[in-house]
Amino acid sequence: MSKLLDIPEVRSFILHWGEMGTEWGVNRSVAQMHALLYLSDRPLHAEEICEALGLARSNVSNGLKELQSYSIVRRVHVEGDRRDHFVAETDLWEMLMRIAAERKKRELDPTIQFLGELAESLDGRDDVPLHVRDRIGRMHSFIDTLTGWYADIRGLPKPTLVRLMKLGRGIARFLPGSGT
Amino acid sequence: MSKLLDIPEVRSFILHWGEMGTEWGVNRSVAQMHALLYLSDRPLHAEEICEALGLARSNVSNGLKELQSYSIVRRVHVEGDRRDHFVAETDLWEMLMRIAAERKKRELDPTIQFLGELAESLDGRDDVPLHVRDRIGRMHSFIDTLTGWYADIRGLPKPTLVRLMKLGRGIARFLPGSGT
DNA sequence: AATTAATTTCAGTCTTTACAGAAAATACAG
DNA sequence: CTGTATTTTCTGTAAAGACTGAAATTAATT
Repeated sequence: MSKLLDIPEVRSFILHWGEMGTEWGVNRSVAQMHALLYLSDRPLHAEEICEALGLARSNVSNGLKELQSYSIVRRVHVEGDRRDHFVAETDLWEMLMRIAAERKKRELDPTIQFLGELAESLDGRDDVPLHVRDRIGRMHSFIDTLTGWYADIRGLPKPTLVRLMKLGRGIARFLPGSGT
Repeated sequence: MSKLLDIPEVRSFILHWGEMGTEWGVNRSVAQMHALLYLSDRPLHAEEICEALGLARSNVSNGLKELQSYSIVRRVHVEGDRRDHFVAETDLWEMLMRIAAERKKRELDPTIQFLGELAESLDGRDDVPLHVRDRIGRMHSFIDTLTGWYADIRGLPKPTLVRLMKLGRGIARFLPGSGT
């Protein structure tokens, strides 16, 4: 019985987070569950989430599965309670990286694979206009480069990433031959 | 009457792009229209798009409006034809930047605004648990930092951006005090 | 200005997705 | 091993979103 939900700002945050979710292809309820767990300082069990958000038990079960599949929520055991409890990742940088990693895996990697095969099968095909082959090829290597960059950058220690972010375009100063 | 659609790989690309769209919160038809225009080397008018994709005229009209609102498709005039014609941006880097800019404007900026007000109204409120104030505050500054970084980086000339991407984590070598 | 072409708006239909509640399965305790 | 607590799966319903076709509007041509 978290009294979290008694705070209007908390309700408001959860509502807004839900809307955010829908705009990025995430189920509203799932996003709300995430918001609730993010603001909770203790593990919650499914029933609590149902109550708090007014959702059916089954819905919460599926939502939690989804959140866990992104590795931004994990199951924890609470002493003396049979029920599963759940906590959210509270390090936001970590959270973003995990979501990015999962979406890359689910959506981008298959697309790269697909475009790669397409580009290959079009290679040297003179019955297909050059500009078509070119554009599909460029789309392929573009996405490939982007995700490659992400996979690479992801390995850096967090403080380094933060420093890089703060630097912003200032980083360009270090590029050889760039006066900007 | 583009014979583009006679090429199975082109159809395939369009279909796949449509699915991609749905996974990122973009209407399937809209994404398909975009794919079609991306592969076309000449401006297409709405009717052609209807035929090619088997969509209603009204649907295409709205889809084109949407694509234009992202600035990744633009209207062009074709000599001796009353109808509007449309072309897609083919520079993929540019395309990505424009989509990012628009989504930032539509979804992120309002959220930052919202979180800022929330954080402010929570400031110094001892009836609200410290961890709640802290987490909402951190969410606010996190998104704010991210979008700030984007706005900053966006101003760099494209070749510089490309060079930075290619460098990947190698960029960290330039950070003072980082041995990685 | 009248006619025709082209585009957009709107109202209803269809499709997809989200959700609830019941039933089934699983895990645990005695 | 039996009964109970807990979670998951499944099926039907409700809500949301996408799409069509018709009507209305706007723009262009004569």
